[in-house]
Amino acid sequence: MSLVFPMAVTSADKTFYQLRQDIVEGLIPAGSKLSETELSTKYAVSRAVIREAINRLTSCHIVERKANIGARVVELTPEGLIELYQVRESLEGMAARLAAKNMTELEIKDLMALLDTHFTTVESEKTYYQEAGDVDFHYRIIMGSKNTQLITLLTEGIYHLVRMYRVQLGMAGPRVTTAFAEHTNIAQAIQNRDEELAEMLMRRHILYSKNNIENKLLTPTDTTRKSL
Amino acid sequence: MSLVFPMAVTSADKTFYQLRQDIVEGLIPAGSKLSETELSTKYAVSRAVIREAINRLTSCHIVERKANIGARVVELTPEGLIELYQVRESLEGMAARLAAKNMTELEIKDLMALLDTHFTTVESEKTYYQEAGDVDFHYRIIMGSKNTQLITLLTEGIYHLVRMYRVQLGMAGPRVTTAFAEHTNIAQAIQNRDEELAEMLMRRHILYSKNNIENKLLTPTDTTRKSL
DNA sequence: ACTGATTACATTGTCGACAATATACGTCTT
DNA sequence: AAGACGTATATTGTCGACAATGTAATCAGT
Repeated sequence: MSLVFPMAVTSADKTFYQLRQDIVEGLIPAGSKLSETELSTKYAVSRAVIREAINRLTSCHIVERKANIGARVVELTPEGLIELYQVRESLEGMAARLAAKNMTELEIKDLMALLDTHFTTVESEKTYYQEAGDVDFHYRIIMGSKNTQLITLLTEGIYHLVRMYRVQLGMAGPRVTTAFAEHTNIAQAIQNRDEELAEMLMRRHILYSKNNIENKLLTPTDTTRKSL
Repeated sequence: MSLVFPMAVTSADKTFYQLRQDIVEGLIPAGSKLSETELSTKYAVSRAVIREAINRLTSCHIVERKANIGARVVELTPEGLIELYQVRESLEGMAARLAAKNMTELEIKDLMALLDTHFTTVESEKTYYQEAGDVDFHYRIIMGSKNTQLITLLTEGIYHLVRMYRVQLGMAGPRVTTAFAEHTNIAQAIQNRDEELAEMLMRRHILYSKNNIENKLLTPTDTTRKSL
C-alpha cells in the first residue's frame, strides 16, 4: 500500500488517500452513507483511523458529516459543479496572474516544452490530453503562483472535487484542440510577464470549460455517460 | 460552554471552537507547539477529542501537523499575510460579482441600512467600525454570493486566519473613513447589478487594505504593537 | 574531549471498550 | 386504523491503554 501512496506515512494517511480515491473514482457512490464500522472492517483499520480519514474528507468538501448522525458522500449536482467552476475561475485566474509574476524562466521553459508534447499528442491520440495533460498544465501554473494558500486550496481541495465530477459524469469532450490553443495563449502571456492578460485568459479558459460542461449536462444525448 | 458556542453540539466541536479562539486571540502564541496530552488536561477532554480539534484546525491552515512529530500553531509572517490577501482579493472579488447577480432586493436594502449605521458610527467612535463593521459588510456580500464553496472557504477558512493576523499584529488603522467610502461604492455597484464593477471595486478595496497593512508592517513606529 | 551507538524517555499513532445519541420497531391508547 | 409513547437496536462520540515513532541522554570507544 505504501507503494501506491508514497507520501502517506501513517495508517490514517493511507486510509484517507485510499478512501478519497475510491470516492472520486465512484467505487463508493455519491450520496452514499459512510458507516464507520463498515469501513473499518473493509479497510482493516480501527474506527479511529476511519474517523480521521472522514474528517479530512469533510474539510475537502468531499463528504458531509452531521453530528451524531454520520457522514455521507456529497451529492453531485449541476449547481455544485457550477459553484466549483466559479471558485476555480477566480482562484486560477489569480494563480495565472501570480505565475506571470513569480514563475522562473526555467519553469516557463518547461511549461512551453509541456505544450509541445501536448501538441504532438493531440494530433495522434486525442483522448490523452483531456485526461492528464490539462491537469498537468493547470497544475504547473498553480504551483508557479508560489502562493501556498492558493496552492493548497486548489490542489488539495477543489481539484479532487472537480476530478470527482469529471470521472463520474464521464467528461471526455471535443474541447481538446480549442483548449490547447487557449493553453498556448495563456503560456504566452505568462512568458511575456503580462499579469493582467494571463489572468484574463485563464478566467476565460475556465469559463469556456464551464459552459462546455453545462451544455453537456443539459443535453443528455450520450448514452455511454454514467447516470447521476 | 454551550452558551459560548451555541453551534457546537459535540465535545470535539466545543474544543475546536475554544482552541481556535484561544489561538486567534493569541492566548496560545503563534509558532508554539500543541502537545496533545497537555491540551487534553487543560481543556479536560480526552486526547481523541483534542486530536480531532487539531485536525480541523490543520485544514483551516491555523496549525501545521507533521506525522509522528506533532502540531504547531502557524508562524505569522508578512509573506503569509500577503498570500492571504491575494486569495481574499480573488475570492471576495468573485463574491462581489456573484452578490451583484444573486442578492435579493431585501438583502441589498439591509446592506444599505448597515452602511447607514456605519456612517453614524464612524462620526462618533472611530474604532468600532474597523473591528466589527468591516467584517459585517464583507460577510454579507460573501453570503450574498450564494455560492456555498466560496462561503465556506472564506468564512470557515481564510477569515479566521485574517483575524488572527489582525488581532495579533494589532491592526486598527486610520483607513476607517476611506474604507467606508469604498464600501459605499461597492454596495452601489451591487444595487445597480453591475457585476463587473462590483468585482473590480471589491478587488481594489482589498488591494488597498493589503497595501495599508504592508506599510504598517514595514514601518514599525507604533510601540504599542505586539511583537511578531 | 569528541563522535558514535545504544538505551531510556516522551510524544504521537492506533486500538478496543464504554457512553451517549439517533433511529426503528412494537405496543398501547384513542 | 392512526398516532403517540417507550423500548430495543444500531451508530456515533468519547475514553483510557497499548504500540510505534521520534528525541534526548548516557555510555563506550577512539
